[in-house]
Amino acid sequence: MGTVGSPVSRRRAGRPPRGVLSRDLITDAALGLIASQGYEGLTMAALAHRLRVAPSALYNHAESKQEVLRWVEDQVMAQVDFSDFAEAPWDEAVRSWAWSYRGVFAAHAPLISVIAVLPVTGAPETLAMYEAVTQGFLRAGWPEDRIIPAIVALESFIFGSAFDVAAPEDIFESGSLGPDYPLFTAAVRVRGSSQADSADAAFTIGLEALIIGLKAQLAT
Amino acid sequence: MGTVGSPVSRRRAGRPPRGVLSRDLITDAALGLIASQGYEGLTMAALAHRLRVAPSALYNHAESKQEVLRWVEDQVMAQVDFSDFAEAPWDEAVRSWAWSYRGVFAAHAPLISVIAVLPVTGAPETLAMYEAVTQGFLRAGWPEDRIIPAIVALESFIFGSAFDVAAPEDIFESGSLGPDYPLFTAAVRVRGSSQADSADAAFTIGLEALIIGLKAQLAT
DNA sequence: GTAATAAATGAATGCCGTTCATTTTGTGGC
DNA sequence: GCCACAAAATGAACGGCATTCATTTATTAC
Repeated sequence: MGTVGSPVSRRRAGRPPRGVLSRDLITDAALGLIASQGYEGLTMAALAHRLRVAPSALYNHAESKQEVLRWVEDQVMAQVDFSDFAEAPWDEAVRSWAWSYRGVFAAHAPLISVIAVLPVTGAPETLAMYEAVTQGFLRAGWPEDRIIPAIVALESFIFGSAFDVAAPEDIFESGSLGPDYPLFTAAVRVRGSSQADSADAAFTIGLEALIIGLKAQLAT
Repeated sequence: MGTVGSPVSRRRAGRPPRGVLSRDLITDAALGLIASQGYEGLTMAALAHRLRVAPSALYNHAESKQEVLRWVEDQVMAQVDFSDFAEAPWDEAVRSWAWSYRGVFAAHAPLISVIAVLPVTGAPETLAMYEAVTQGFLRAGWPEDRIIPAIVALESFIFGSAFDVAAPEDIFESGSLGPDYPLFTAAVRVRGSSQADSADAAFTIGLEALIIGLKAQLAT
C-alpha cells in the first residue's frame, strides 16, 4: 500500500550507482533498433528510450549521432565473410567476399555514405577485414602497390551494387515517355522477369568482369 | 516622403498578378544554391529565400523536397557527356562516358542515394542518356538482353567511385591500431602519394577491368 | 574527508520539412 | 460582365530532430 516507486520507476537525476550506458550497450541498442525499425527509426530519442535513459545521457558517451553510426558501421562490417581469403583461390575468395559484402550492406545502405568518407581509424573489425583481404591478394602473387587500388575498385562496385538491391523492380519503366526512347525501352523489356532478380544478374556480370579484367591487368 | 513600400518591398499575401514560381525556376535556384553552399545549404527555407518567396509557397509547385531533388537530379544528369556513343568505338565511348559520369556525380554525391532507388519516369534527360548508351551498345553488336545488366553494372561502379572522390586522403590510416594489421598498413604505404590522385588510380583500374571483362564475357 | 570528475535528468534551443487558414488574383462558364 | 472556382502567394503554426546546458547525484583520486 506504500506509495514508493512509480509504475515505470523513473530514475531520479544524478549519477546512478552502477553505470547504465556504455559504447557497447549503445551500439547493440542501435543495431536492434535498425533491425526492427530500419534507419528511419534510428533517432537519438528512440535510442535513449530503448536504453531507458534520457536522450541527453547519450552525449556523455558519444560525441554525436555520427559517432554512433561509426560504431554501428564497424559492427556491421564484422558480418562480412572474408574467410575464403585464407585458403581458397583468389577468384573464389573475391567472389564469396564480394557477395557477402554486398548482401550485408544492401541491408545497411544508409551507412554507405558514412563509410565511404570516414577514416578507418578506430574501426578494428573493418581493419581486420582489410588485413585478411590484403593477405589474400599477396598470397595470390599481387604486387604490393597494386593491392589497395584493386580493393578500392572492388569496394566501389560493391557499394554501388548494394544501392541497387533496394531499388524497385520497375525502376527503368519510362512510363508515358517510353515511345521517345525506343531502343532503351526495348532493352528493358527483353531483360524481362525471366531472371530471378535483375540486381543479382547485374552484380554477377559486373563482378565476373572485374575478376577477369583485374587478372588480365595483373599479367601486364 | 511617402510611407508606401518597405525597403525590401515585401509582397503582400494573395496570388500575385504574374506567376513568381515554376518548376524551372525552382530547379535553377536549387542548383545555384548547391553550387554555392553545397547540399547542406539546400533547405526549403534557403530555397525560398533565394526565390524571394515564403517557404510554404514552394509547396504549391513541388510535393516535397524529395521532388525538388528529383528535378535537380535530372538536370545534373544532363551534364553527363555521352556523345561518344554515337560514333566512337565501344571501349572509348564507355571510357569517356564513365569518366564524365563519375565527375559529375562526385560533385553531387548526396543525389546518388536518391537516384539509385528512384524510377526514371518523368526524367527526360536521364532517359536520353540511357537511350544513347543503349544505342552505342547495340551498334557494337551487343545482344539486346545483355545490355541493361551491363549498364547497371557500370553504373554501380561509377556511383561507388563517385563517393570515393570525396573521401579524405588519409581514409586508410589505421592510426594507433596500425601494428595489429601489418600487411594492410604496408600496402597502404607503398601505394603512397606518388599517384596523382588515389581515387583516380582506383577508378582507372576498375574501369579498365570492367571494359576488358565485359568484352570477354561478350565473346562467350 | 574533500575536491574533482563522471554520468544521469529535464528543460530549452534552433533548425528543418511540412501543413493550414487566409488573402488575393487569374480563369472559364453563363 | 458577373460569378464561382481554382491557383498561388503569405504568415503562423506544428512536430520531430540533434544537440546544449544547468542541475543533481555518485564515484574516484588524493
